[in-house]
Amino acid sequence: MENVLKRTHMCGVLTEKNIDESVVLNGWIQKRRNLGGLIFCDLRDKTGIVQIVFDDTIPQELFQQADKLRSEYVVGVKGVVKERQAKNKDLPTGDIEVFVSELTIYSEADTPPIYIKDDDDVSENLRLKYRYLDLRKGKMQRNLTFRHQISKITREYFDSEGFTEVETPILCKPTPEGARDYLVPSRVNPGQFYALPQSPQLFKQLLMVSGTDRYYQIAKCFRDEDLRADRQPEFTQIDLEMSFVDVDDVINVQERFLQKLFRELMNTEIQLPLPRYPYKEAMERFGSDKPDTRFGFELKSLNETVKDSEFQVFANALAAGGDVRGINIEGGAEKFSRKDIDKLQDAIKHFGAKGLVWIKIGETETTSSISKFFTSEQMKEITDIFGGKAGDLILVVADKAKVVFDSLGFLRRDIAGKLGLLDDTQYNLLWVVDFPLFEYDDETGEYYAMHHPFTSPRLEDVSKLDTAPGEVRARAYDIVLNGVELGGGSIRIHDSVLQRKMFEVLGLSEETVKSKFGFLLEAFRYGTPPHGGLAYGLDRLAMLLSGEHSIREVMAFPKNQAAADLVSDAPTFVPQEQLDELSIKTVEISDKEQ
RNA sequence: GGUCCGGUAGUUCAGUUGGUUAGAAUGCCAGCCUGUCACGCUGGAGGUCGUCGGUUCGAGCCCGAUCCGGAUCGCCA
Repeated sequence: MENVLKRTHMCGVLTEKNIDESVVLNGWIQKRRNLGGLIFCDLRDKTGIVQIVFDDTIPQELFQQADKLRSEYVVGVKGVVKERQAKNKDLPTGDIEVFVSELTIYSEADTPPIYIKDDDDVSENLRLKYRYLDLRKGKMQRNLTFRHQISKITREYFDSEGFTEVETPILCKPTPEGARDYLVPSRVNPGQFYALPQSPQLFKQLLMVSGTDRYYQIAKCFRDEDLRADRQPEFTQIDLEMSFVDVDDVINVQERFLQKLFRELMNTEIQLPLPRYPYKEAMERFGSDKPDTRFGFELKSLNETVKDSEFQVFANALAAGGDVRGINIEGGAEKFSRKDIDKLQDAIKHFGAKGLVWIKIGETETTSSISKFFTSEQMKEITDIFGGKAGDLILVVADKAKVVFDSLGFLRRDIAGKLGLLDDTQYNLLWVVDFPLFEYDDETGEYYAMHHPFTSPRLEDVSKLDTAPGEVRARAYDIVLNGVELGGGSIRIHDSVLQRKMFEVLGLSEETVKSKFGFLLEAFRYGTPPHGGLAYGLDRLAMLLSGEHSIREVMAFPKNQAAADLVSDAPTFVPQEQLDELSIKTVEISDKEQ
């Protein structure tokens, strides 16, 4: 077979400085333009594209060979860099071209089913099926490189801060609570199963007991739940844990990490310390525990103002212990018709809202869906709460607190998007702290750990564990970028008395605790340092910083919405012998279920 | 699991009240072309209209079922 031509340069790096140099390039034919007596080809590798030329000064044989070139043929060329007669300002290498004197075709290519072009509009399923072609696109190669840079900076930073990277097991103990586990049958233990880790949580705490002091890992995690644009069944966390720390220590280390990331990748200087919003404030001002602070529309409470109102919707909400809150869309009165507002109202029905009150402030008169229930003085009082002025649109929701916050939090962001207020070049990083330790379930009347059962309460709230669990604040924190949760973590409980108390409040029996977390609790009996940590979603981080809108764009081989890998066609049925070996009985899947 | 949207050429799509041989763009193939870079010009090939059934003289279009895909909610401690 042919020899591989020894490459001297990558395609995308050639400039006028290389003029008259003899170069050898390897790559793919992006495009051939045959003008008859003159053939141009765009030669592509991961660094970019350069134009190569075949003209009548070369042997006829070589020219005929060039005429056979098609898209995606893989070739090596030897030639001389020359200044172009006609330059291409749109191409980084557009000042030069390579006159070819030697051509080797390494392999021919069928016509590709998708175009290798950044802005093609082919369906995503085809892109995923032919991912190896899709990844040839410059944008995808840049995304892979960008993600690599994040990993590299992560390793540099945590190494410099005294963290040790430790690999934790992929075959783990199943954990019935939380997300669904991916199960792996054990051949040598018939009928028994491992689970793939949802996160290295328990192992990293064991590492703290082990005296590792500071641990980090770029860890694959697995959750068998339905997929979204920002959710995949397997994803990557930057996971870390530190000993002998409190909330401030963890946050300080992370803020300097984020500063380094943004400095080196985004060329952006982040001001430290980052703002911190207590959970309660985040909810009351933004209706969200991951607020986007790039724009206003902050929530205001009308509870006091309308407490004597006879308007049934407000009165009922307040009587039931709920809330009446709203947002002011400045200048929004003209931009939203009745129809638009109806659509907004439909949208928040998902969150349980039954209606949406609107107030449009005009130059002379104020119109509203509730004007007949309020005098103009009362309306003025309401609009003043929002600092409302002529041309503003005020939207109000009255319901249970959760419904009100969810609805208004959604409307804030949805409307900001519609009005084009989401600036992709602005990076608002912030911490949300003091999360409630427990979440109350209306239906079961039980408390659940909001984070996980090892999250430490704030010490001054410990006395409320018995009396008012709903008011206990956790030593937990989330890092939020432009309304997206990048990561979260907490200080863990290292005191066994407090830990027992936690399980008690959660209503977990000693037996349950022992079977689920026995090994961790036993480990804690042998000397446990105070510790805490955090985990970032690496995929989300890469997505946000590269300006993508789906994490699939920053993963080499993502799954589609049905959790299938379209390249290799996984998952798939397996032969009965393989199942037998694993002691798994065949289940007939009838074509009519029920 | 619920709701909504979609499935027509390799690809992205159009297709009128149901009516002759289902179109466009792009890609592909061939010919011509010495400065193109979304090259140009001429010609050509390319279709189980997701599948099955029904209504009809006649179905890409209407009806039913089904499969597949996408968005979203539930779910994601």
